[in-house]
Amino acid sequence: MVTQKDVAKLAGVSISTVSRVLNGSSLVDGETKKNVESAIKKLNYKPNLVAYGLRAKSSKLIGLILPELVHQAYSMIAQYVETRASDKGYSMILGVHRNDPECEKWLIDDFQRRNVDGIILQPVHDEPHTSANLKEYTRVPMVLYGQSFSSDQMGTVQLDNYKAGIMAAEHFVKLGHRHIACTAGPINMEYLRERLNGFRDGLTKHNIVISQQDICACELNYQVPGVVSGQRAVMQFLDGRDRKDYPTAIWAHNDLVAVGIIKELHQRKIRVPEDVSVIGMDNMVLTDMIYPPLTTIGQPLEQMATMSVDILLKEIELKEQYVPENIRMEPQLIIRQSTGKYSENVI
Amino acid sequence: MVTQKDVAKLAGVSISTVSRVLNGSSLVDGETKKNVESAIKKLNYKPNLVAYGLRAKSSKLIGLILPELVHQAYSMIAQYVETRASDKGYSMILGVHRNDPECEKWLIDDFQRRNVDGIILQPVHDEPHTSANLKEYTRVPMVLYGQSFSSDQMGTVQLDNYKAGIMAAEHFVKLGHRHIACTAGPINMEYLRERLNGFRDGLTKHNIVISQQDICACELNYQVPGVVSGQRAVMQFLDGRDRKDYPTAIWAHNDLVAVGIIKELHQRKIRVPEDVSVIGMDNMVLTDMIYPPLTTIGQPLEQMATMSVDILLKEIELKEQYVPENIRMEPQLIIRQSTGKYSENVI
DNA sequence: GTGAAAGCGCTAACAG
DNA sequence: CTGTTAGCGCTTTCAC
Repeated sequence: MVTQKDVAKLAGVSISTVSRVLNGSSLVDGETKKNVESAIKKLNYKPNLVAYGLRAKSSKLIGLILPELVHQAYSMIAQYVETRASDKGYSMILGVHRNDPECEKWLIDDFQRRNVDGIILQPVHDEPHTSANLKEYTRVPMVLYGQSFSSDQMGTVQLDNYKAGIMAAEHFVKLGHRHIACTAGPINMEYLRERLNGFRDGLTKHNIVISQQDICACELNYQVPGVVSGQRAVMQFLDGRDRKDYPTAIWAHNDLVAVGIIKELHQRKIRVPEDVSVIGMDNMVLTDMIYPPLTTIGQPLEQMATMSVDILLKEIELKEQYVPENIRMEPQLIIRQSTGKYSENVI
Repeated sequence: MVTQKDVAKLAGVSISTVSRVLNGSSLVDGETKKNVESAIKKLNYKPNLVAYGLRAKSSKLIGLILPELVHQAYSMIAQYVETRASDKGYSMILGVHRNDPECEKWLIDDFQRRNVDGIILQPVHDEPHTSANLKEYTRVPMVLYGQSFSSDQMGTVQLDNYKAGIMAAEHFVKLGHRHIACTAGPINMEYLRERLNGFRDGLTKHNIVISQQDICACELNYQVPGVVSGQRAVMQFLDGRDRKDYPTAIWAHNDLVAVGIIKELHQRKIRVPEDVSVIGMDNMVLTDMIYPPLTTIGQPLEQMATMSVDILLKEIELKEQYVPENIRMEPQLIIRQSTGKYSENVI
């Protein structure tokens, strides 16, 4: 490894001078500056970031902690965050907590011990730990991503999940549907509750009530794939009912579940969208590949990721002065072919 | 930040003693040890890894560099590497080079300046840079992932792509197909050439030759989605031919392309697998969600990722003594419903 | 303008 | 067994 020392020796100056030209410090003689620079080039010297960080109390490193990477929504975030961070001169250290609070804590800890300048965290969602809770063992700037709570202690970036529910509801209503069902996912997740609330409220506004039996609180653990949850949901909605009592529209709380729903409906010779309309959630690339292409609600992932980085950097820069922002991004309805007009005589 | 100094003061010992109990150094008096430990607990002291790394010349950090994260094969790798590294006491810094050689170089550099203990790299594939080439600006242990070249300078882990080609060919032959086509992807990528060679050889063994017109060298840039490439391939194979001259079996060089092929075939009222059999490549989760579920060839991603980490750690440990291993993993044929027996009278 | 010296938090050699 | 000292590579006073 070539160090400042080597450069200094070659240039015939002191170490601190080298440091000065490196940091573009004022007042270095033009001649010495040139000397040093040519020595740097000749030796191909690159400042060591660890030593820099130890001294300067800034590592130019941010940490990203995600539940996992398999779902596309997560891996996209990871990529977008890396890209943005990189653009801003930061590197990214990545951790995956697999929804295990212990692991999450461990990662936060590890990152701090590595002197990260800040952390972007999508918290485990089983435990509804508050931001205050988190703040307890976090002493670096932090941005909370994708969870449905606001905080006056740190920045947060999330989707407007309530709005997503409204959008799904309105789309169904506009198409003339009256008997509408949905999957809710695990109700202990705040953001899923919000979506459900939005959905419900959106329907209520048009005097449609959604019965308890038409809400499938499918579990979401990593053992049960989303597709299977979708198939199960269809069982709940259809089994033991007369055909005329089938819902004609179903909103799934994510695209994988929607795919499962469509799959199961097909198997039962129920057509999508002629007999039943389906809306998904997330706008994964696969939604455009299945038959029929899925109407779904997209999250502006790139913006959200970019925003998270920007907020974090602001937080890093402003320190105590930073006034926490709680950003909620607009979801977007993407209409494809899994939704259609309600027609009475079909079912 | 609480440091060793604080612990030392509270425990009434010297800094080095604290360091000793931390590192489980031999010969520390039982009593002092207990003192120090309780002080550590009381202050909730956590050793700073940056300072440790600067001194000990080991950061317990590895770097992972991937082309991108959007394709599932990549994000899975990232997750598996993180998990394995974490299990082994390492953290992971992640970079994405988007197939830009400049960016790749920059990342390697940045990681080294951060004193990573080693790097796992999936190189950009446009430029056929050799491992020697890479070695030039890399002075930490490195494992090459997923590229089809061996190296006597560093470890490599890759799929046996030739074998994958053989497998696809044999499956088609076994089903009775004679007129067989495939997509080859960009031919400047060695691993894709290998797949094609395997495919060709597998067919040749059964006296089947694949004509140039039945090989679609679709481009793979990030502008053209795989699905579109697949649709284009179908055009090449079918347009301007008599129906009886259609190939009855197509191997796609990845699942997305396969999906595009199936989509286009459906649009032309050609049935899969009754009229045309399709095999994909990669075994992405979506393969089980489309209709018909896709027969494909899977890579043992978890094993490959785990192996990469293990090799890298071995390389880190053994240093100069490490004898580079070039691992080739077996692909696996996953038979679903997009392939069927050839029957003459169908088309 | 530039060098010498101190120190970031930690480990390791050397004395005692 | 334990404290003192030096030093990892860098920045930053403080003198000159």
